[in-house]
This record gives sequence, C-alpha cells and structure tokens, in this order.
Amino acid sequence: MINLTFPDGAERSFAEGTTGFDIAKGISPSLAKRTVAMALDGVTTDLADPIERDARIEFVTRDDPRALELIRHDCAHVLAEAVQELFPGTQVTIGPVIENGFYYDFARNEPFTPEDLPKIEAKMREIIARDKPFTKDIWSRDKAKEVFREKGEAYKVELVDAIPEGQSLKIYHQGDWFDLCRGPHMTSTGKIGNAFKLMKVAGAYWRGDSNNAMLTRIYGTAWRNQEDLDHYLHQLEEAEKRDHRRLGREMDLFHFQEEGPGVVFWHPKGWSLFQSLIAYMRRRLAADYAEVNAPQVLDKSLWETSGHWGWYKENMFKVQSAGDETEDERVFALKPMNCPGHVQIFKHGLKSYRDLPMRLAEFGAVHRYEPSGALHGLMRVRGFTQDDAHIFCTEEQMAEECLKINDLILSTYADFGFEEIVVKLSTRPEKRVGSDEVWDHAEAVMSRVLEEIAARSGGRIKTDILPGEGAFYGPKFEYTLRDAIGREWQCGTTQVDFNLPERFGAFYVDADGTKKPPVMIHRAICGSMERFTGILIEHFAGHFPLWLAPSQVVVATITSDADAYAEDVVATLKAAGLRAEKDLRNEKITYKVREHSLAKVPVLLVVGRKEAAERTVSIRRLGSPNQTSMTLDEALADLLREARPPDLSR
RNA sequence: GCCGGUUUAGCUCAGCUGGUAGAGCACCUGAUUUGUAAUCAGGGGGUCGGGGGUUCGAAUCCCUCAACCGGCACCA
Repeated sequence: MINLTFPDGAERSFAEGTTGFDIAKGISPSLAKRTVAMALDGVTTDLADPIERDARIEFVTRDDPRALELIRHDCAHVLAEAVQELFPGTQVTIGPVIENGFYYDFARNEPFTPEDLPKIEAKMREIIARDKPFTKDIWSRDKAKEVFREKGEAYKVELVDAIPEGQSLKIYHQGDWFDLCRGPHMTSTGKIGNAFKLMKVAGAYWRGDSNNAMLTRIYGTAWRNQEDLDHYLHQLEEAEKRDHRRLGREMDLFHFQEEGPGVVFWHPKGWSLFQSLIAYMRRRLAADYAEVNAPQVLDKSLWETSGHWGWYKENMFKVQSAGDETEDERVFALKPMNCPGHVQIFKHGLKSYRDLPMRLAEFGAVHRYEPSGALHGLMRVRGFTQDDAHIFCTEEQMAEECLKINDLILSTYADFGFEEIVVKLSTRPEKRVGSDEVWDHAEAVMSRVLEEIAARSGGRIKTDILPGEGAFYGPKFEYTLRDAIGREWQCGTTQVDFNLPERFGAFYVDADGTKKPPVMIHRAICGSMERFTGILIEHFAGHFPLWLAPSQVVVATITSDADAYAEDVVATLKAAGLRAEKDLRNEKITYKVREHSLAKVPVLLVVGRKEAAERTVSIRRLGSPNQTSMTLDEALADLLREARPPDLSR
C-alpha cells in the first residue's frame, strides 16, 4: 500500500501501482475528465503513470498554470506528426518548450518555407481534433535504435546513443505516430486546444554546433486559450512599435546604409541623445577617473604583443595605405578594444605604488568585424563607442575597486529607471592563461565581492555564477538589466586581468623598491553607447525623460499674430539651456499638435494672441490631452527643474 | 558565417500567368490666419538594390553580388 496526501491535507491509502487516472476517477468522473496530468511531490508526470511510493499528489487540470508547458510540449509533438504526414521523408530531431511556445527541428533536403506554415497548422488542427490519447512505452536501447534506424530517423538514433546507460527510454505515442521523449504529456492531443500558432521557420544547427548540419526549425506559440494567445500576439505588435530601428527612422535619430554595414549615421536628434548620455557618464566619472584618448590605428606589432592578432584577428579590420603601397608596407589595425592603448599610457613614465589605483577612462570608438548575420540595428554594430575604463591597481585593491565599480554601475542604471539587475560571476574557462593559484585567488576574491554586492543591495540585486564563462585572462562580472517590457540586456562588465600588463611589460615600483605588474581591471557600464542608446529607445518607447529628449520643447503658434512672441519664448528657453524649437508654420494647431505628438516631443507650448498679450504659455505634455496655462517664467522654472539630469538633481 | 525570406517614390505598400509603373502619407506651390492629434486645391518625384543572362520585349523568369529582416552560430 502507498499513502497519498491530497492538496486539502487528506491522506489516503491506495494499492501500489494505482494510476493517477484511477484515483482521479475514484474522486469524480468529471475531475478525471478535466485532469490532464498529475504532480507527485511537485513534479509533473503522466496521469497514467502507476504510483509506486508515498507522495503528495495534485491533479493538474488544463486551467492549471503547470498545464501550459504540457500544452506547448504536446503541440511540438503534434507539429512533428503534421510535418511527417505532409512531408514524408522528413526526419525529426528535437522539439522543446521555450519561453512563450515551442519549436521543433527537422532534417529535410528542401527546407520549409513560410508558405508551408498554414498547411502544417491546418494539419495540426486535424490531428488535435482526432484527439488520440498520448500513451507511453519504455523501450530497450536496442529496440529504440532498431526501430528508429528502420524508420530512417538517423538523428533519433544519435539521441538514443547519447542517453546515459541505465536511463529508461520513453516512447510517446499519439495514434500511429511516436517519438522518443522524456515527457510528460497530457492525456490526449485534443487537450491542446486551438490557441496556438506557427510563427516562423528558421535555420538551426544540429545540437547548436555550427560544424553540424543545418536543420529547419519551426517555431510556434501556444496558450491555454484564445485570449492569452491574442494577448501575446498583441504584445509582439507593441514590442515591434518600440523597435529602435523603427523609432530611429520615425524620430529621425540615425540611419544605416549599404556602404556601411554595421556603422551608424547619427542624425542631429540621435546625436543629441547620444551626447546627453556621454555628458552624463562624464559627470559620473569626474570624481575618480582620468579621461584619456588612445589612437584608432596602431601597428600590427602592438596587437601581436597584446595577443589580439593571435586570438581576435578574425574580428579585426586591417588598415593599409591606399596609395603607393611600396612606400609604406606597414600593416595597421583599427582598434577593436581600448585596453592595449591604455596600457601604453600607463607604461609611459615610471609609476609608483602611490599612483595606484590609476583609473583611465575613455569613450573609445572601437571597430570589430562582426559576422554579417550578427548585425542588428544599434544593438550589434561593427563600429561603436565603449564607456570603457581600465583600472591599474594592486592585488589588495582589487576587491575594493570592484565594489566601487559596482556602486557606479548600479546607480547609473537606476538613473535610467533600470532597477532589476542581475550580476553574474563568470569563472575560469577551459582555455586560459595564468596558473591555477592565480585563478583560485582571483575567483575567491570575486566570490566574496559578489556576496558583498548582494548583501549591500539588501537582496534586491540577484546574483548568479556562470562556470567556465570567464575571459581567458581572468574572471568577470556581467551586469544584466531588465527593460520596461521585460527583456534582459547584458551591459556592464568588470573583468580582472593578470595577463595584459605583463605582456606589455607594464609595472609599478612598490614600497620595497621592487617592480611589480599591476592588476588590470577592465570595466564598462553601458558597454556600447550605441547599443545602450538603442536599449533606451526601446525601454522608453521613444518617450524620453526630458533630460534625454533630443527636442525638449516645441513652441507652436496658433496664428501668425503670435510669431514674435513665440520667437521670444524660444529664445528665452534656449538661453536657459533648453533644447527648444519653434513651429510658426501656417497650419492649424491641431495639425501641429498631431505632428509633434507623433514626433514624441515631450513638451508642446502653444501660444496665440491671448498668451502673447499675457506673456503666458499653454503647456501640453506628450501623452496627455490636457493643457495647463501658466506664465512663461513659471513654465521655464518648471521645465528647467524637470530637465535637470538625475545626477544633478540629487 | 549558415538556413530561409525580403529589396518598387522620403515612408508604408500595390503591381495576376513577361507588354517598359501606381496609391496613401510626406515633399513643393497657391489659397486659407486657424485655440490643442490630419484645411483645401494643384504639382514635382522612380535607370523597380547592383551586375549579368534568357526574350522582339524583364519590376516580373534565370544566374550572381550586396544590404536588410527572422532565426542559428558568434558576442573579449
């Protein structure tokens, strides 16, 4: 006998091997009908599984949040069956549940096209309507391999081989179709319902390895009901509206063109935004850092010394004279990183331990030859500006410096409204330089710092460890922030480096007169300023806070009678340091309101005969249909207060 | 880099099975002097992504290159 505890606390005994379905039916036939799976001690399993031990039991109905994952997983199976029914000879591989849906990877000589999706979707609905029960078999390894080999499913054979000895091979059937799968599944295909949609086809490498064959992946989304599906699709539309590439065009911030793949043409408004960010960062650095500027183009030999020519060459732009090359055959490279340049600055002249920590910052423009398929608007470019800094310090100062950087990073993010931050510690990778003792020490220090970071935040900052993800020269912290619509972006980074200073023979003279290589800490807060600008565009959906808005105020006239006054207002605002423009065009005020609202200008000052006579303005703020009237002086004071950057308002 | 898709006016897009381009918005001109999300009328604008080919004839079919989009891989 086994004892099962029910959600209400009741405990009952059953014969060993009783299935979840039997128990549900025993309670009520309607419960059995509604139940799609069960959870034993919190682990979701097939309802038809015999229960062999004491456990807490819960019945998972289709409305249960836990059913969603099952719906998606079942949907993936149905997708695979539909594809094999419509396209015989297609091999199945894997089909997991992902955020918001699922996918399935297929191997087929001719890849699927978007036009195939409606057909496949229709077939899926047909299979769901058949409502065949999901049933499970346990097969021996040999049988599984034999059956799949006979079916021509080479990838499944490979998957069977990869499953560790002693682990059972579960085969799930739905009608005549079956698949190797770890499960669990619902009771029948009919439970999936109709709230799903195939979204896109894409290429994907077998097992995520670019050396392997390219498979065709079909992505789908699935939900418990039509409302949830509609809501999700609506969310996608909303996300598209705030896409920085779209807003960049609509708000006239920047553009790209064919001749410059991955490099940005910043327009006046976009550059204003970019410069507001730089100005902000500069103010934040003023207290502790010295700003420098290292050359764009440096001899190959320097990159050989730094090691970049060895392990980063594929990503570097080589530069040579375009004229008479016999005159100067030297090979140069456009800098992909600022660190070697900063080491040269550190090296110049003798440094004492008294000079440490030495913090060199640069808004360094770097160029990296990113793979063509990786380029994506401002988010992934080939030429960008890092808010970079390198801190040269002693080993003893390392922890303190990391914490200082942490404070700077977190307060910066907070100023932009990013409060949900995860700090991840990446530890030693397989391929690395330096002795294990050095790594042991560095990782120990970093772990302590990570704990301190979590403690200081009072638990607000989440931390994580990524084993093996560190840079080859040292462990690193990665700062991930979450934007207004829940997406995560890795921006800041702090990396300790025991390697580069030595490669360049950089040292400082210690108190005892000996020469020692400094520890170098690489650190960025925004990371790429271009990318960070892109993140802000999407985070704010173009509705920037006043201090960042490229065009803060537009003064619009109602009739030409107010022109002179409007000019006066704009001059006053500009003199006070606001970014103000005038709109004296011979258009109706409704037209102007609409236009500037679409351009996402935060503040619109409307002036007519009345305002001109009284020296007032009518203020209309973006997103609000209301207006308030006040004197120009009052409005100016309000706007100035509001336009003050957060670091200057503290 | 790999797989698939896309590329027509400044923007969004139409253009069927080949007969050498069209809409809306934007722009320009004129009229209108207007009170908080589109005033009316007229006009200009495209070597249909580049190159090559098939054809009497190509935006349309084929090849090729490029950029972009969606994924994958990459992301020091």
